Amino acid sequence: MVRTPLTPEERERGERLGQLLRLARGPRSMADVAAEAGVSAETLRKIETGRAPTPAFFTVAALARVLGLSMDELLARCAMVAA
Amino acid sequence: MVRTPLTPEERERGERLGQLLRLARGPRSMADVAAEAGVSAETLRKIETGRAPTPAFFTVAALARVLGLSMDELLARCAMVAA
DNA sequence: TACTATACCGGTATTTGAATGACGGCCGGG
DNA sequence: CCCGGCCGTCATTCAAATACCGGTATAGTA
Repeated sequence: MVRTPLTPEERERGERLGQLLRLARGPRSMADVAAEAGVSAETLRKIETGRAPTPAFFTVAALARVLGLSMDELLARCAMVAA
Repeated sequence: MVRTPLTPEERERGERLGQLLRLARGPRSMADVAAEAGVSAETLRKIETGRAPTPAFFTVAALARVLGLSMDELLARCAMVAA
């Protein structure tokens, strides 16, 4: 085994992360937030919809910064089940 | 351009992140910390040496948890220059 | 009703990198 | 001398990030 495919748990965890980001975005548009965070709108959409379940550390950091979220709190909320 | 190659700034940022993790690990062995975090020793070494400059969010989270580091503080320390 | 614009979604395709494993080498302590 | 720990390199597989397409839903305008 070289690069273990993502487990269902990891995908669920990614979905929760996406939902948290979506919630924090509120009424703002994807394009707006994505541009401010320095990522493409497509990437943000993939993360929010859970199609990119394990985004890069600094990608999440940039989004958290724009959305005014704490990394620790974000992690705690989406890892509560996964541990 | 589809997947912009990592910029030198991003690589430097990754190196700082690695140095911080290395520092926090202290006298503990790589294999020990890696096992506890649920990643391979090779992966931990790559991150510490900066050869994996943009690790996954949950990978960093697992290491931070084992090393007793705050995600926000970790981010602040390695992003001070890159902004 | 029809036209237009915005915002989001699903799928597809592409490139680059993360994550892992394996082998060999180097160094310091038992 | 050997063993633990770390490093470098090579090879492999899967996913992140990006872009483009068409589709849907909603709101505004005429």
